[in-house]
Amino acid sequence: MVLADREGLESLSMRKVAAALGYEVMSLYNHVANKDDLLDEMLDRVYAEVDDPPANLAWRDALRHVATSARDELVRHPWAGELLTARLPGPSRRRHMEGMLRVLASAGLPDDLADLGFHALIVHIQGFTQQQIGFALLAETKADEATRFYEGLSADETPFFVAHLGYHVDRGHRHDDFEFVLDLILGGLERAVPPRRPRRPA
Amino acid sequence: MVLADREGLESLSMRKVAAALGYEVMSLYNHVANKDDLLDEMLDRVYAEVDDPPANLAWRDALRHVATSARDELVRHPWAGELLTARLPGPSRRRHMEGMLRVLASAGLPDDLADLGFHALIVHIQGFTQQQIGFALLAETKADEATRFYEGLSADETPFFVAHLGYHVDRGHRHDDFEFVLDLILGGLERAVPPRRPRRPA
DNA sequence: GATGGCGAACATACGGCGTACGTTATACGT
DNA sequence: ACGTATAACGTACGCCGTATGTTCGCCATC
Repeated sequence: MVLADREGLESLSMRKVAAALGYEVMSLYNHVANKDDLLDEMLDRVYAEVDDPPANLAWRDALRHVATSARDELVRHPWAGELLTARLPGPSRRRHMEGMLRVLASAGLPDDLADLGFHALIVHIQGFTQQQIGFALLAETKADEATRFYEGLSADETPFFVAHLGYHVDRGHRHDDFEFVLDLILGGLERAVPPRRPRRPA
Repeated sequence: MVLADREGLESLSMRKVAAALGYEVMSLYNHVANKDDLLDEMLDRVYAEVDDPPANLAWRDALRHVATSARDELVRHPWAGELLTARLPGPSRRRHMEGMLRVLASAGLPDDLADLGFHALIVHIQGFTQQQIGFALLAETKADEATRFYEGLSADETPFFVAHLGYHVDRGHRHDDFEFVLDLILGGLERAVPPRRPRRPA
């Protein structure tokens, strides 16, 4: 994981892992079935660090906490996002999902709305983080190419796109943006909660 | 692209492309700088098929149309989603983005809210589609592994997660789900549009 | 009609990859 | 003391992307 954090996923080879650990390549296969199995294990260890929903918070705040915690871990390990697709969730990731679903159910949402909201949240966490990381990687590891791209853009052809890039340059990808859309989703869900029967009808 | 549609991205090699075209490997390099360049070109051709926002629709409907059109193309070429990260957008994808930004600006949103809404929409389109495709790929190309996974789950440990999988089995990833969250976002943006000064104040 | 240049196809080769397979050495329960 | 399991090692195979050098056929020019 240290190696992947430093050099990226696509340049992570079994040979390099072995070398970094001071062993030969094939020795790794005594501990891991194959490379894909290793990647599964790495991904799940990322989710092992994600907070569970705090029990003392209201459902909306608990979800916000879990979402930002997951976002933080995905940012800390930028390679994790690429592994999320078409992979069965390991134990830690299942625990993470279980926690979100439990909180959603406790919110009093109808079942299908809880499932929909869950998807919306998962997609937001993963998608937004991927976007943010991709942008940072471009600026970092392909700086020359990105500069040439930016200078080659025509404000006549795509004025709004050029203006939007200005937004990125000015503000970067601020954390507020993540939380703004998160609240958009949570707010939409909250509006869908059926009103609770009052204890003392007025 | 036909080859990638059929066999997936990770098994797409320059050798196979050349063989499918009836040439030798190195002849491809007379037409393409390298493999990454080829992938860039493939990705942009996906966006070339995405509809522009229809001029005759209100901003909300126009965005819904663009979003679903993009979703359709990403589903038609399941490999495209994996290429979206850390890649500079080609001409067609820029045109696609320009269209969305133009419509958002026409909605009367404050500038920063238009930029935020744009991110929310892009993340939703890409993220949701990725999720849907990943799920389908699991059920399709790793059916055995998925079955063993499902049977090995304990409803005692993760009851909500198991129940949620039931939701997938019952309904699949319906298109309605995509549009539900889409409307969640669009609705949230609409509420943020400052009220237009009325023509005839009552 | 001859010629020269140029683009496209081709052949060879290199280093790196994941990993199958067989061998060796070390530690430990009996 | 000895058999066995575990983990490290070495070799080898078939893929991969692509650098480099060569060949060949078309076409504009004289």
